Amino acid sequence: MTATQNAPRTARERARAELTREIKEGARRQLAATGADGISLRAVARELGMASSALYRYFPSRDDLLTALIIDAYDAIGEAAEQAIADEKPEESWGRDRWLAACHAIRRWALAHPHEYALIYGSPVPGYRAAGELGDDAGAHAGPDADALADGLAKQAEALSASVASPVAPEVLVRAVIAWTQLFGMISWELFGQFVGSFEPADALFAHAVAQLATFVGFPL
Amino acid sequence: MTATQNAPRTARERARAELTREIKEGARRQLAATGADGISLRAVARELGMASSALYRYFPSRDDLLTALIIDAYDAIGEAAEQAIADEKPEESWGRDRWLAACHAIRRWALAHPHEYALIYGSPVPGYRAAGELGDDAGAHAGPDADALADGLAKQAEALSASVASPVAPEVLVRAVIAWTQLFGMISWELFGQFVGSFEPADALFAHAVAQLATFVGFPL
DNA sequence: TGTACATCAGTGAACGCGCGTTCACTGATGTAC
DNA sequence: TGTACATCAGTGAACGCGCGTTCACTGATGTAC
Repeated sequence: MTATQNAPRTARERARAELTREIKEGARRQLAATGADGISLRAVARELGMASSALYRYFPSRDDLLTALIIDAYDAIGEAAEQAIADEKPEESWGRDRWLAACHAIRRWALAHPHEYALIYGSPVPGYRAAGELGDDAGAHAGPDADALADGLAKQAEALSASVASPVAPEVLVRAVIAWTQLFGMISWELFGQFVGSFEPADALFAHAVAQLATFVGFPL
Repeated sequence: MTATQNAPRTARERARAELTREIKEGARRQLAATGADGISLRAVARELGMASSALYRYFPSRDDLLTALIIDAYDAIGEAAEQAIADEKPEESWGRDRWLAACHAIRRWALAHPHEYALIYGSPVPGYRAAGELGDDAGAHAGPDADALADGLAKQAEALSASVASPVAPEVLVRAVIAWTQLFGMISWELFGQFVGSFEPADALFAHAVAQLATFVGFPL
């Protein structure tokens, strides 16, 4: 498992790495053109000018190709966010700046790769598990102290906090999770066309909202 | 176009209304089982025990059937929200209560009909229009006054406000839109499986978040 | 109330299509000696 | 460096499948007189 072993050495290995990449690119173009369900091995093969059966030398089935695309998308969006954070020089920036930079980087990636974004944050493929009975709605119209955590919520937050590298206070964690969902919610909303006719382009609205979220999470102005 | 003309009168009309309903129900079951792309006229016909060609007497094509499902879903989620608001007696409830009731009703409907929710708020069918060049990110790291609206945003809000029945202040409108996107973002997040392993069931987190949103929108405690 | 004709619902066979996957094969690349 | 054999990449034909949609048809329901 040394680095030299991972790097392609022979012509064969080089060609294989190259073609694997090209197949995924072709599949990504298919994804953009016709959606996840439209990705077909035969069409990808056609685009690459090879027999459809040849793809089976690279991916054992259509599903494996799709899985590879999903993994790549996760990697790419994560890298975009990390890069944006890294670009904010630690000595000169605050947490708030890094938060904002990451939010905008994520949105930028999503807008640049809408179909890959949909692949990971859009509606999932069938097989949804109904998560049992809906659970009662108790606590829904919770009392006036809006920032105090309900019992169940506090327990969940503590459990999650304990399982994380550097534990944080449950209140902070809950706020972070809320911000996270709302960040992706807003991006999805924009991407999937719900803003059409009102706030479009949504750049300004997005900037405004993430600034609010930054304050909400606890980054001072 | 009188009411009597709309109601089915003859046996034929009655049967037609009935079967139209059954076809849509069959399609909805298909939707739940295999996703939007899995809906096939043939399978629906099979389930109903009739020839696939018979469906063409009711829907001119597969797409029209899908469209009918989408319209029904919009109607249903809207009705759920309206019903919840109506159930809060005006004399005894504040705007905040009605807001919370509507949020929870929408979530409840979404959890009860996940695939129909995905149909309207999930990733759209291909044909995404890239909305031109991404627009610059100016205003992203906007100045410290987080609640003041940037120029462009204020203009959009004013335009939208003017086009609405009872105009509201731009600041309020922007907050409402943000709350709206974050509400649906959170529901989608939960539904599409992103909470698995952390905050699940998400009842408490949801209740907490919408309470925060209520305050954010401007409903006093 | 009864008859003649028009409208409509449902049938079943057929069309052409694109798909995922398998298989026996040929030829090129890599490896051991 | 050269040869013999093993491994791998890519081919093209074939399989069975389910799909959307069309069409000529039969029989039932509705309507005008």
